[in-house]
Amino acid sequence: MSRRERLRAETTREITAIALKQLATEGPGGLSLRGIAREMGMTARAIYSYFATRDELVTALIRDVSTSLANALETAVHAVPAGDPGAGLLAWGEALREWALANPEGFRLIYGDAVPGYQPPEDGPADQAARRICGGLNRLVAAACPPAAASADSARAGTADWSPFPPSYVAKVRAEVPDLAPEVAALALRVWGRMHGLVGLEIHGHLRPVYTDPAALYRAELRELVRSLTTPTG
Amino acid sequence: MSRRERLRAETTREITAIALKQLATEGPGGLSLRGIAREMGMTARAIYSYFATRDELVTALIRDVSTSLANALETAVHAVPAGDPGAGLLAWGEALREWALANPEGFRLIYGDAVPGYQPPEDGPADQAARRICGGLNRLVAAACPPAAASADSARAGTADWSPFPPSYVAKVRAEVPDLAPEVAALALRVWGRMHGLVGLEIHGHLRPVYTDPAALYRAELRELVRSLTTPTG
DNA sequence: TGTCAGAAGTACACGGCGTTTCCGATTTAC
DNA sequence: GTAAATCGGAAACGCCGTGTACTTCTGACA
Repeated sequence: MSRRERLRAETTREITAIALKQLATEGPGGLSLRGIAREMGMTARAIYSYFATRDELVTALIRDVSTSLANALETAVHAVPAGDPGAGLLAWGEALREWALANPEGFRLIYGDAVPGYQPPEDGPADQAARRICGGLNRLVAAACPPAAASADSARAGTADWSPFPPSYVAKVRAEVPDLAPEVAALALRVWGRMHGLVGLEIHGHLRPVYTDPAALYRAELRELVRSLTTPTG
Repeated sequence: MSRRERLRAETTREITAIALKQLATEGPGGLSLRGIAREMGMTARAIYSYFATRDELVTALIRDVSTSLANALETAVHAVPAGDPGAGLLAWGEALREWALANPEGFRLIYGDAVPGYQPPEDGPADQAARRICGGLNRLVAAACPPAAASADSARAGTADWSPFPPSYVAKVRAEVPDLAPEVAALALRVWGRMHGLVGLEIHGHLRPVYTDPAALYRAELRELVRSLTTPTG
């Protein structure tokens, strides 16, 4: 890597770092190329040497932030004994909320629409990280969920085959978890949604005005979730 | 109401209507006083006779949209026989998703951060509607949930008293549902979160890339939710 | 019916934004 | 040592929300 490339990479990193900081301090929508340039002692034009447009910068930010989330989730799961999938799910869920609370602007960037006019590119920027996240959750749900429970669940839900999944997703998921059953994949999506719900409400400020201890509420929901997954429901 | 007042009210309505339309067509962040004024054939400054600031307009929009959501939910519940709380919950949940799909920009306005620099006033604009929404859900959960189930749930969750609820919320909720138990109120929040999760993921575009039939997924989750509420869990 | 306070609305300005065009300076590569 | 590629600055365009100053019109009251 030549000197020029090194400098370029470093400047790129500095730009994204300042962008994330501005997102965190100024709140969503506080992202501005001019603001970044000002903080770097440059003209706004200079940034266009690194990112062709503001959306491209946002795309890079989303990629970075998603990777950070995926790392946090994997770290949390790995810190738990592998033989206890229920504990793994609990750890995953708690890590999701804790990461979101520690990086609210990141959470909004991925799961809300923090940047006004942004349109993500066709192959989503967070695709690679999203695959890691989904893969990890699929593995956990598959391990935690007795086949009977998933089957009973799928019989009720009518989700016993891969047909509702886009082929690209099926390929990705099966590459990560080869023997995954479609009903478990569908169940994992619902588990994801269940965790996402309370975290999203809390991050967007709709929970604290009505409940002062969101952590307890979330923990209760997680425990109930794991219990319902690991207990055959008949 | 004098002629002047009538004209004023009509212009106010026209402003909010165009604002909502712009939000829907231009996407979040497409809201601009200048754009509204242009469409009305006025100067941007003219709008300041009706809304002192852009945030005030957004506040009015949020109030209108929240009212619309509350209406949709209440209508859906009233269309179901009162004696079947499970069916009421299903209807409520389906109505939530359907309203969100029909008014994605409204959903983002309330539950995401659709408008960049907006800071809601201390007494939230959607407060009145939020009270109706929470009240309705609390009623449904209370009716659907056998006391034993709620108690067992609260024993696990440690939510057997009103202490984690802000006093203002307790007052509002008890005014709507006088004999509500705190464990049911907490459970209702979790139910809310559970519904919100999948809907939020879908509205923000995270579900369709991985599952082509979000309606079925959501229905399965709703059914399982109602089943777990109405079935004592021991 | 005439008058006049106040409301509605315009013209213009300010600073900030993303983005573009043009151009000078610096560094790399042959 | 020179040619090419890259980096970055100055200024401009057309947006945006908002403030000031001024005109026009309306409606209530004498």
